[in-house]
Amino acid sequence: MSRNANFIDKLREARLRPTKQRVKICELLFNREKTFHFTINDLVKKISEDLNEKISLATVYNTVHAFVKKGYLKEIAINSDKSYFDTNTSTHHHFYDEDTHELIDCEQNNIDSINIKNNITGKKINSVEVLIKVASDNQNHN
Amino acid sequence: MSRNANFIDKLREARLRPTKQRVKICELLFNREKTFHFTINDLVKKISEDLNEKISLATVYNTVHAFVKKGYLKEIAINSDKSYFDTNTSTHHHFYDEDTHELIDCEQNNIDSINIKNNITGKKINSVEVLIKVASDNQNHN
DNA sequence: ATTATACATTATAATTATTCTAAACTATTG
DNA sequence: CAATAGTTTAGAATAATTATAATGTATAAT
Repeated sequence: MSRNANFIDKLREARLRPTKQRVKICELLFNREKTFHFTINDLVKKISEDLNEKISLATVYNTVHAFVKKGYLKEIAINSDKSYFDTNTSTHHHFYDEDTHELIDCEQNNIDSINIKNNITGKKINSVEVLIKVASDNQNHN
Repeated sequence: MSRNANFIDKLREARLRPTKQRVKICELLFNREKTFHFTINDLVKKISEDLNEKISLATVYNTVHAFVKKGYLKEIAINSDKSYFDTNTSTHHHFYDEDTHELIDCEQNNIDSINIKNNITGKKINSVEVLIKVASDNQNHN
C-alpha cells in the first residue's frame, strides 16, 4: 500500500487524478529497476498478463500521453509504424535491434560528447540524441 | 528526353523496370538541387499538382519502398505517426525544428565522427544517426 | 515483330495504430 | 453525501499502410 501511496502522490504532484487505472499503470511502469521500453500494445498485453485486469485501450493511450506530457515518460522516434515510450526520461541514446525490434538504452558515456559545429541560426538546441541501428552479424542484407 | 533517359538507366542499374510511373516519380524526386524531405502524402499531392497525373496510392508506396531498398531514398525517423523520406541518401544527421516541425539536413562533417565504445554483442552496427531538436531561443516550454 | 512470361499497376479490401465520441462512472470539493 | 469536473469505457471513426487479385506492360525468347 505504501508503494501505491507514492504513486498517488506522484500523480497528485502532476495534477493528475489518481484513478485506479493510472495507479495500476504506474505500478507496472515505475516499479522496476531497469528502463522499460514499450509500445502501447506491449503495455496493454502486460496489463492483462501481469495484473490480470482489463484497462480499455483508449485509457491506456490517454494515460500514457498524460504521462508523457507531465514528463513521467518519454516518447522515442524510431523508423517504425508504432510509437515507443521509455521510462528513462533523461537525455540518452538508443540501440535499435532491427531483428527483434527491441530498443536498448545506450548510456550517454558510451558515446563521446557530440559537438555540433554549426547550429541553425536563432535556435537553441534542446536535445541531441543518437539512434544506433544494429542487426545480427550474419544477417542477409541485399 | 535525355533527363528521362538518365532515370531509365538509373532504374535499370538497380534492376527496377523503368515503368512510366517510376520514371515520373524519379523526375519529381531527383530533378532538384536541394534535399527533399517528404511523406507519401506529400508525394501523392505533388504528383497530382505538378504532373497533373494520377498514380495509384499503392504504386506510390511500392515505388518509394523499392527506391529505399535500392538506396535511392532514405527513410528517416522523426514522428512515429508517419514515415518521412529523404532524397539525401548519404549518412547524415538532422535538425528538427520543434517550432515549425521542419526537418533540416545536418551534414556529417558538422559533427565529429561518433564512436560507440560498447556495441551490443553479436550485432553489427547498420547506422548511427543523430537527431538534434532545436527551438526558438525565447520559446516557452512547459 | 510477336508472343510468352515475369513483373507492375491498379482499385479496392483489409489491417493496424491511433483518436474521437458520448454515455456511464468516480475522485474531489463543498 | 450531493454537485461537478474530470475519467473511463466500448465502440465508431480516421489515418497510414499493406494485401489481393485482376488487368496491364516491359523484357526476353522465339
